[in-house]
Amino acid sequence: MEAGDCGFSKASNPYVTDQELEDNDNVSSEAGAESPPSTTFNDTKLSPKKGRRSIQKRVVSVPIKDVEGSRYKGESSPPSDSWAWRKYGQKPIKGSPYPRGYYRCSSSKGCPARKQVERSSVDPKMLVITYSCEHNHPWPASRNKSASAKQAAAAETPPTTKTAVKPEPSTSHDTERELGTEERFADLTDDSILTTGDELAWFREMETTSSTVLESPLFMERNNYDADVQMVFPMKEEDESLFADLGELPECSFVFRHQGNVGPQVGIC
DNA sequence: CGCCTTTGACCGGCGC
DNA sequence: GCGCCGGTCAAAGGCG
Repeated sequence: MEAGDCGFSKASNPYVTDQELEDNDNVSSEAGAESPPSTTFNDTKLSPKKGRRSIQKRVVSVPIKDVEGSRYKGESSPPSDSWAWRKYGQKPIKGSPYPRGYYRCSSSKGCPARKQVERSSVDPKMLVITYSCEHNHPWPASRNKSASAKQAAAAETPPTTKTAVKPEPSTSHDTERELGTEERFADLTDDSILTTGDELAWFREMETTSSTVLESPLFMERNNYDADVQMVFPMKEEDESLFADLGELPECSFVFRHQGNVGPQVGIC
């Protein structure tokens, strides 16, 4: 499996947006739809400068209350997800009163997945998590062990009921739709890959713990931001049942409601 | 003992 | 060319 396979296809879970840091970064999202072939994560040492050409990043905004109680009290604490993350750096970011933490996936050796966690300077109640690359390793059977498990447990939060789902522009993601959901899952039939329960805890958490709408600089900057926001729907019960039918998805799966009259769409990166 | 966080140093890209 | 800045490295120490 190449890391590039799991690049951030146009994910759109409640708090997620994608940013493709490409040279044509400022073009419409449609243009980015065919970027995966050029998404090359250079082994474990992902040079941010070099990778910049084709790296896709997933930006997730999480209400900070979701992570209260974690041992990372007060700071830009990573919300619980189902991987083990090891912090390898922290830097103050110019223009932001809050430091940015740098984490890399420690669930398996050589996993290029990284994430950056910082508190939003716009809304200090939000954590902005930027995932770089993706988990390209099989799902460890017991990766919840160790400190991250404790972290995950500590970050458990009572669910609420609303979920905001931002659909992608209807023409954006042909590459994902080319592969049907089943085809995508077909690649994941291995028990080590298919997830069970807790694997998606973070994802479900994000779906259920808040009604906060996706907040991302990407969206903030976009001229059609208002239009995007209008497409953010609170999750209704019927929708939740539809999503429930999707079962456990790998973390890198994404769910979005197709624009218009179609039900939720699922993709797996 | 293994894995984690912390933190200062270092590196490379970018703008002036 | 230089300085700034973001991202990473690596040593040190802590914790279970």
